[in-house]
Amino acid sequence: MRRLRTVFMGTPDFAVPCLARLAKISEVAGVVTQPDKPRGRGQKLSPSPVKAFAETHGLAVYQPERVREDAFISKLEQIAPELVVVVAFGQILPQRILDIPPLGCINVHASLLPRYRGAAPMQRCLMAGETKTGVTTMFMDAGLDTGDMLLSEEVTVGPDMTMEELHDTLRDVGAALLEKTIAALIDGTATRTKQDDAASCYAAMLQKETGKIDWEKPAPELHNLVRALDSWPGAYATLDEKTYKIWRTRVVSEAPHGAPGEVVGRTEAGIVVATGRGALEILEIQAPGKKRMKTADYLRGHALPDHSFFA
RNA sequence: CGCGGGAUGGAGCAGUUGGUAGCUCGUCGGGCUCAUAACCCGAAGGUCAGAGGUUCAAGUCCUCUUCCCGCAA
Repeated sequence: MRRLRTVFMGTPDFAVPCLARLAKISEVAGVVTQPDKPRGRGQKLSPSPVKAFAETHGLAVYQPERVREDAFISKLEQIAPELVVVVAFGQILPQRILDIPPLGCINVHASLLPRYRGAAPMQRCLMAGETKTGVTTMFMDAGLDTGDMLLSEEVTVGPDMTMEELHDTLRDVGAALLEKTIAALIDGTATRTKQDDAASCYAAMLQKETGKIDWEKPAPELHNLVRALDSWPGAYATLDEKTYKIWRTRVVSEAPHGAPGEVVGRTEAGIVVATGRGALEILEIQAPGKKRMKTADYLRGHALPDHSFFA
């Protein structure tokens, strides 16, 4: 059977399994990813995970600064893919590119569209305390995640699920769904469903400040923030002029009253802080210059005066 | 060479102007208790990240290396 000629566009870790699947079921004529950027501590230039994968598998890599440049568009025309697959690429594709592949450009998105369109669907979903989410494949159009949907798969979100766990789950679900979607496209059984714009919502990109804990908010909301921002950028709070990252928490139903941010108790596992409504037990914490550790470990070497205040 | 913090018994930390390496917890042995993040007694466990240097003497001062973390991305 003749293999489909495809181009893959993606950047982070999340996209890698999709590329791996695509390489199995089609001829990947090109991999497009973001240019190497200074990352990490030494400002060292480092390749994206997708680039690293592509190189070790002998796939041609393209890293246009902007895909809308004429040079890149003509390059893509020359490659002439039948289908373009986009997964967490990081650049918006202009109509000129969308028109190139005869089968269209399809996208794997980490939410149940039309919910959570945009850059940070998984984090925003956890922040909102959703109990389910999923992955959707769709035909891309000029809007941001607004194209007609192909397939979707639902995933249950537990009350304590972290971003890292959800990410890994959806990453694998997404790769499997991509394969199903392409199979359906090839044998002509694929169906398009329009998105209901009225039911949509937008998952805005995260900022560093997104992680700042506002102790006036209810404990469950803060707990959701903490688990949503696990891995990056992390929720943080200030104690005694120093910034601490809060990595793992638990909502405490019965706790002594206190002003928001006040340390009102200590348990075997951690410290209990009062919030706007209810209390939050900090189970895992990271002090400046230190690595993340269980709060109990932290307390072995650090005194925490009673009635300390987080800000 | 972007800026900065750090590496000390299993874990988290302290270690003052260089002078026998400490604390909390854990572990092991024994005791006590209706019970509590229990308590009491005793013990094991560290070539202080690695290499070199200064010194009568270096965890502590100097140089280099490796690894970890925050900022920035």
